[in-house]
Amino acid sequence: MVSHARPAVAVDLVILTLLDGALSVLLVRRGEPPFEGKLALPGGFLRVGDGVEDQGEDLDAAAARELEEETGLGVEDVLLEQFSTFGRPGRDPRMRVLSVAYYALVRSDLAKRVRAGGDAAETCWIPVAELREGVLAFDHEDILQVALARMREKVDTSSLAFSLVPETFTIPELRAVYSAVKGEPQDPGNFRRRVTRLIEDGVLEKAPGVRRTASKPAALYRFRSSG
Amino acid sequence: MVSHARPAVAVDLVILTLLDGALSVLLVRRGEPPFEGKLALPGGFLRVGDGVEDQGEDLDAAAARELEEETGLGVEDVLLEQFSTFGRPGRDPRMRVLSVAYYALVRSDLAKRVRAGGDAAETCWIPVAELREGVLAFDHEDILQVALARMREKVDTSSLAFSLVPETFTIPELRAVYSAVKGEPQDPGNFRRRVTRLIEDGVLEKAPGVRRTASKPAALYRFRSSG
DNA sequence: TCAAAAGTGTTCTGCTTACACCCATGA
DNA sequence: TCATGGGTGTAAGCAGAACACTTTTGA
Repeated sequence: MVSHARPAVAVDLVILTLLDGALSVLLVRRGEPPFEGKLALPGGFLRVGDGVEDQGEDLDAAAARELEEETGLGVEDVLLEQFSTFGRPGRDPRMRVLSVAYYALVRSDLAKRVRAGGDAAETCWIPVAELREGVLAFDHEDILQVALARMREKVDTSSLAFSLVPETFTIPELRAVYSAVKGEPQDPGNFRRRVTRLIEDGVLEKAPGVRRTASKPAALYRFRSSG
Repeated sequence: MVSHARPAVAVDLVILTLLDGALSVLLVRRGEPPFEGKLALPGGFLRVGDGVEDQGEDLDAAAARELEEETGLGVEDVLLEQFSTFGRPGRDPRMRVLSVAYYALVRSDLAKRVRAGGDAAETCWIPVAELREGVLAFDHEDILQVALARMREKVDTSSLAFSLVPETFTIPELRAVYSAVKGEPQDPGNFRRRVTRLIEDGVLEKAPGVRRTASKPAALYRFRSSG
């Protein structure tokens, strides 16, 4: 068998949550070159072991490890899903690097507890709408945009949205998620009817209690993962 | 910067076409261990250059190169799209290998011209419905299934289906593509109405001539890629 | 008592589904 | 002339868009 030059392989995370109605991404400020001082997606290199006896960790495991390191959150609380791999030559000036990209959807109640400054690096939530071109390191702007595009595709046809609301949530809270992901307001009446159908279909169920809001309290619902 | 052990990176292709109404995948018989004699998806290692000055080829370029080597077809005639990356430790017993997977959709008229036996290896089209568990090497069964699932998701919301019919095609031919991808027959009347809407929306247009069939000749249409 | 936001109702429109049926052609 | 399969018609029902309206609360 021929020997081949090998690329370095990283796993990068697009960690998203909803803060004050704005879809926000977790970014770290780079403390070293290249792109020193710029914001970047959290990530790290895949552990490969010696490659023969020990072939190292799975891609999903690497993503889960990075997520834990960066946020303290485990996969049981977060939707973590691979969406694409980026490998353009030159995307990292130091060497050939492939990034296997994952998005992680964090419930807003957990997002608030994320320790700001996990790995000694400066960590912050930034609303994606506020990001200007050129502020992200590497090709991370591309990676983020692909993640957002994929979410827009899937939000209507998967249970993705329920990963961005607390375990029990109100219809307006869920509506805020759809509005943020799709980038356009959702009609309250029509949205309510859609949710009603989800309840009839057994996807959602009513949860006890109500949520106190600035005005009229809203009923609570929860996602029925089982049965 | 720390030095990391690196995985080998391959690009594997799920090359699909429609032969006699059956969705079929191009497979090669392996001539060497591991999995000698088993069928496998065509693929090859990513060219990385020296990794510093020359960082090698893009992922898409590697996929296009493999496609050309295996089928003689170029990207201008084929829809080639990355869909996932597979990296489970142990998926290749020799060493840690990541496979960046692409699907390639080939028009049936071109598929018939694919030289059977490209790289001296035995190459053949196999209907995916006829594949039994355990006949594919590595985790290629998984890769194929993920490709098919992705196609089923996208066939209704993208122009993917037009990559599987000849440049000018009849409505029944297009219907056969949808039936094969979705795995269930499509109602002729309803399907025709859907196509009619696509024509009204300017996605398709009538093409000159008719296709002679076993019975009544069918009108021809083509995809309007531009304007 | 007023504004804000939860929650309800209504109408129109268009797509989907299911299925019956007509028609042109090759054998 | 008959079977095949291309092509047309129709009616029921559901889903989405738009929007007016009522209700309940905090300030």
